[in-house]
Amino acid sequence: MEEFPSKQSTENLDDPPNSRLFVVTSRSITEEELRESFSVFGDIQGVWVVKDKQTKESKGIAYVKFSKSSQACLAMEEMHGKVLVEGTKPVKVFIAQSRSSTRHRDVEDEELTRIFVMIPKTFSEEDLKNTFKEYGEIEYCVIIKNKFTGESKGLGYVRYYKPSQAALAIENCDKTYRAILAEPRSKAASTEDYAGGAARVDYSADPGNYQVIDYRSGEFTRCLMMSTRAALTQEQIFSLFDIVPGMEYCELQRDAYGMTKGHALIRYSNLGSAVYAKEKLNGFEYPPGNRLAVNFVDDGEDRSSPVGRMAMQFVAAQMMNAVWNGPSSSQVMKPPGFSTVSPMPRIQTDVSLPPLKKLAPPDSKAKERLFVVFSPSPLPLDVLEDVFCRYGSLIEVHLVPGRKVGYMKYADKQCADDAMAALHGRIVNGGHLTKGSGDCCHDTMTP
DNA sequence: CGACGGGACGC
DNA sequence: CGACGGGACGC
Repeated sequence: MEEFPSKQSTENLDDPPNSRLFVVTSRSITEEELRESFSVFGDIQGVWVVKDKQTKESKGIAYVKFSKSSQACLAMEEMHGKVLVEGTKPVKVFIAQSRSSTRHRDVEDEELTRIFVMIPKTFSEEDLKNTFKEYGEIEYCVIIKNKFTGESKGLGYVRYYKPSQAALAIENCDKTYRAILAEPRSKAASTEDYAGGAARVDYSADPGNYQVIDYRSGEFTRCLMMSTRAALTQEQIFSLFDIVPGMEYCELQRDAYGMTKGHALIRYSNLGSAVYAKEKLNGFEYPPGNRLAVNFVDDGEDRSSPVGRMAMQFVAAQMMNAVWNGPSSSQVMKPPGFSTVSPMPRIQTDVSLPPLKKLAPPDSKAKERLFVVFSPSPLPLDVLEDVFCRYGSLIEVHLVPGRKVGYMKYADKQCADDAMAALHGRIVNGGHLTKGSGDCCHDTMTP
């Protein structure tokens, strides 16, 4: 209550987040005593003892605002349970609930010790740990991976032991990591015994042993259901799903009047082909602008036996791997009797495309960016990546959501120029590509 | 017409 | 149990 700079008093109490303490203390404690006790932990922007409106007596509650969350957290960690003045009860110290929040639960350490970060896809959990250990001892790190391929999604969690460590990481790590506090995993608030005194949440279990492949769900079958809003002919659907060998059945569903319902049922002779077709065609735009939805449907086969299920999912996982990493990486461990998948002719264009080239590492510095206009509608990301990577050094394809434009990030200017020269004005899968010209193509990006 | 992002964990 | 004030930027 003292000098909260006037503007901050109502709006910036939570700025930055988690920089304000809620202190439960003796009714006899004064603002000055609080300030003195807490000021060693950082810059105090204000101390406010809540008092009864009429009697003006302290209600034994106070708020202490720091300029940084790490300072508030450190103060909480150090002061919780301490006796401030001889003969008074020990204080309880929490991060204050944000003013806009309606809930009245204490903010638990659980919610303050885990951060969520964006990292290069090349990062291992070891890399992640090494990067973030400078802010405090890490309980564990996890990288979010594709369940089937094990490929990193470029996102990770880092759990510290103390809130102040997580806060320091968020405040001081490189901005490109976009570190924020992670939302608690389960909404079910762990009913940790939080009885008075200095008892805080104790994290000791869980070394972080995560399984990559989900063997439990029985979601894979040889049958697919395709849904579309655009009217497609039987022949078109057949062509689409003929991208892999083994199609046994393909039929557009019709109602009693022979009208199409926008669904087609497709069955393959083997699970792998179904998995591949599902992965490649689900979300595919055909014709451009019309997203197909493709999902597994029950094929009536018995998947209840654990062995059979394992086998099926193993095959599915291998297929996924092939889909994502290309045929070269799928040479290993091909199950017997499993038909080879032919590459999908999914790109039709008037350009003579050079062979595929590897993408530049995701954390590469962008030297050039192409601005691309799509007409009539944007092509799917995987198609764009396939086309635009062929000139080398492509880092990333970015589509502007809800618009018909996108950006192609390149690590090398010459490659970008080559791509522009080759692709400007060309037709890919029925749609036009128009590249912007002039200055707009020469922005330098900050990574 | 067509201009600047992205983010979530096995129950 | 223990949760949110007093006073008034500067145009």
